[in-house]
Amino acid sequence: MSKDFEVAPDNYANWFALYHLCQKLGKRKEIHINSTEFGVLLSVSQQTASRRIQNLEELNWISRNIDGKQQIIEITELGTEIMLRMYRMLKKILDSILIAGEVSEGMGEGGYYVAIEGYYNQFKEKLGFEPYKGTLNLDLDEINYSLLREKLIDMRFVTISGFKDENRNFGDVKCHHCYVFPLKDKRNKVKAAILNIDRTHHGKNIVEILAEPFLRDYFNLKDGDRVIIELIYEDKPLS
Amino acid sequence: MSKDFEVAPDNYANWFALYHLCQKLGKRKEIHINSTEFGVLLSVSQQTASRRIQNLEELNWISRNIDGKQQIIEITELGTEIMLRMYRMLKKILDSILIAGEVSEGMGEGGYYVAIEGYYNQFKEKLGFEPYKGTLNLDLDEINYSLLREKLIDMRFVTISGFKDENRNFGDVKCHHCYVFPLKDKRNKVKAAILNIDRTHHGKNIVEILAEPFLRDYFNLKDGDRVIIELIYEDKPLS
DNA sequence: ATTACTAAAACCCGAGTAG
DNA sequence: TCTACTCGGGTTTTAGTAA
Repeated sequence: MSKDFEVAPDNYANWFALYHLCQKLGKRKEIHINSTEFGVLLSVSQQTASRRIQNLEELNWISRNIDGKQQIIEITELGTEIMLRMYRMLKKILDSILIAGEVSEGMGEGGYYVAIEGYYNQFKEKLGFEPYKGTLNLDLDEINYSLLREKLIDMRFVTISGFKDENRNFGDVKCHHCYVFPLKDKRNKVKAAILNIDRTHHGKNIVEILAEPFLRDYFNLKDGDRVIIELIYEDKPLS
Repeated sequence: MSKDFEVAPDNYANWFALYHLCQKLGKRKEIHINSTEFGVLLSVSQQTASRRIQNLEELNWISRNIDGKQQIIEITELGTEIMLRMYRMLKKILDSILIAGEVSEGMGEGGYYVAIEGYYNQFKEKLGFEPYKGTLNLDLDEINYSLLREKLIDMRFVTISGFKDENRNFGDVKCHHCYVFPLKDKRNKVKAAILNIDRTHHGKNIVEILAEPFLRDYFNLKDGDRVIIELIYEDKPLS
């Protein structure tokens, strides 16, 4: 895993050319594309597209067989490695971005559900702490919300099972382990959980946080204060 | 989530400029960098770096405060979205690449362990099938091995617990659910499991596969035949 | 129909330097 | 010091075509 490789300015166009080829590839092993089509794909002329393919071949990022009218392109190991490296770098970048939200009024309807006995006992047991019977509402802007969802895709979650009482059904609740801390005081991290990210309230991107202390008092928060959510990547197995 | 956005040829340099800024950012909210340093980062002159920053500002990918000698740069929502989109695209590309390996001689030492009673009963129970008492060895080239590891990072796994008998200790074994099928016959997928990816044998990238049938016969495989591993992304919670 | 060469046009970079 | 303008030179693109 050498760290010396970087795409240099005179290779930007080639990198994007490779990227577009990979997109076209899908699950197949090789691509049939002529330089005119490739030009359309890249928004450049046929001539430039042709030259790009020559460049990629010289770089050993692709290999090809020109067979009369047909040009069959394969991505080489090196080419795949180039893509993989960029993926890893972007992943690292996105992982390092902190998710921030603003303290929002109200306790969130989640707060009401937490206190219900059928849920509460499970929260205690499965989260490993005895939660305050209410939630902290954090309002995330589009990009923080989008990033949070992206990060949660690959994350393990805890399921609080739904149940029935005489009147109604209570659905499953999904939680994700996290820490929260105020932007102003990064030292003071509190173990917490994000509740049911799926449901959006009031058309805003509200995320409800569950923790042992009453966070508004504990962190001395006012509406609009910024709070950071730090996800916990569990390493535990499936079963 | 508009899908209309694509980085165009006249924006490649700007995209990479943004990428390098994001790398520099880390967990901070803003970057203090002058155009000379930025030039070094991008391997271009101070003048070009300066122009790049102007471009990024016009694109609304960054915002900045020039405060006499100091230039403070923040990535905008749009800028973050640009990065996020590329991340998603690359993720999609890598997900769609099939992992292939060549059938390799021998049964792998894993085959010996599978048959041991302390393990075997767990395999049966936790994998949901009664495995053949031997493994299929697949030899992956560097890039397939690298990709496999990358994909497994975010994946759930099944732990087969270690145990002790009178003579020795048997360690934990990690398995990942997957399907396997021969490259020649994509229709014929068999439920299988990848054993303990961590250990490399003989300096090669050997991956051992566990399945109910004796795969060499079932697929009529010879050494060197190519077999595809398709990972199964479980949606199950942690507990 | 292809790919890809040549040559002119368009574009970009960086040295010099202003503010 | 810094950013960023101008402009000459170099590079890249594309139109026209050859193969």
